[in-house]
Amino acid sequence: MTGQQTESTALLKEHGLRVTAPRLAVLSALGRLPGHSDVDTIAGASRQRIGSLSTQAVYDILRALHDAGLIRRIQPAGSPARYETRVGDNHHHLVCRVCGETRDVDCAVGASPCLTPSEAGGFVVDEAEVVFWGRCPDCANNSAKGTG
Amino acid sequence: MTGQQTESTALLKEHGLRVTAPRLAVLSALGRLPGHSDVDTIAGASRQRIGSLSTQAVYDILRALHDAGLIRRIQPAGSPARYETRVGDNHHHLVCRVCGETRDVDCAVGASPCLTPSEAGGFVVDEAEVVFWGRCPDCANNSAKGTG
DNA sequence: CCACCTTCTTGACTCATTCAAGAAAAGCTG
DNA sequence: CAGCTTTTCTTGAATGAGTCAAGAAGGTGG
Repeated sequence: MTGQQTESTALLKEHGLRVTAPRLAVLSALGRLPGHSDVDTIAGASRQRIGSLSTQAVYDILRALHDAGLIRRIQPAGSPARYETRVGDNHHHLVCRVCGETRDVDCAVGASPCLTPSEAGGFVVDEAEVVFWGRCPDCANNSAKGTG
Repeated sequence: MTGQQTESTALLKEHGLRVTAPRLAVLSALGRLPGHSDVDTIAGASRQRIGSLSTQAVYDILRALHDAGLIRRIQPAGSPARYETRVGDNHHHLVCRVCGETRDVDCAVGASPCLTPSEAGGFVVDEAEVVFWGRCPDCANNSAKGTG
């Protein structure tokens, strides 16, 4: 068993989750992937570890991990859900409208003043999600060529 | 023809869109509905005006209106797309995790300092979307009863 | 090692949304 | 207002993410 696996095993146990090969594989995949990976990518990377794994299991595992607070789920409009291991801080996302690339950005204002709506109107807010829409460097160049 | 229709007709023409009964019906529905309505609701309200209307037409019309900048589309994670007529300002949304209710909130910081990521890394940002997740007053009360 | 309970597999299914082909209607021209 | 062209609407099928359900497999605690 690798060090990575020992760590993942501990992580699962701490959160009251059973330790199974599929779960270790998914955790390992999340650790190796560049973040913001979609279910399909995670499933593929996980299968490389343990040979075969059903897509449903991946959905199930990701939900369990999300419920346990181990991962964060983001769902940019029009693209499948993406998962990342960075939790606990309140960073935001930059999404390319053209190719869908997603990148982390830290909160513009340092702490999180932009995370408190001026008028909550009785709502109990527990999370603020900020998505910056635009075009990534590559796509911005391409469309500049096209329109200019 | 009602005053509302005259207005909608002008609006469509200004943006180079053909004036059709379905489009007037959708615009009218958007005007009467409480905002943040989903396609199904809009389709239903539109049908009340003109008798029958295919769902595809509604999708098509909403896309045309969106492309023309007449309406704004928001897609909270896990729920169908919603449309609102409020455009041009940069207000944000408060979404209830339990019942899905969506409400407008004005930007917390007045102008839009929170709309400029600290490190754009070459991205060309054209819109910032802020969603505050939580529970609406009703659902907050219910779950407080349940857990407390 | 055994029993119990969770988790994984397989396969069917839902739902929002899109695609495609043809019919209908809008808008321009004369 | 008739005719023509282009856009828009209808009908029907397809896609794709995600969920549900039933049973098999596997982990955990005794």
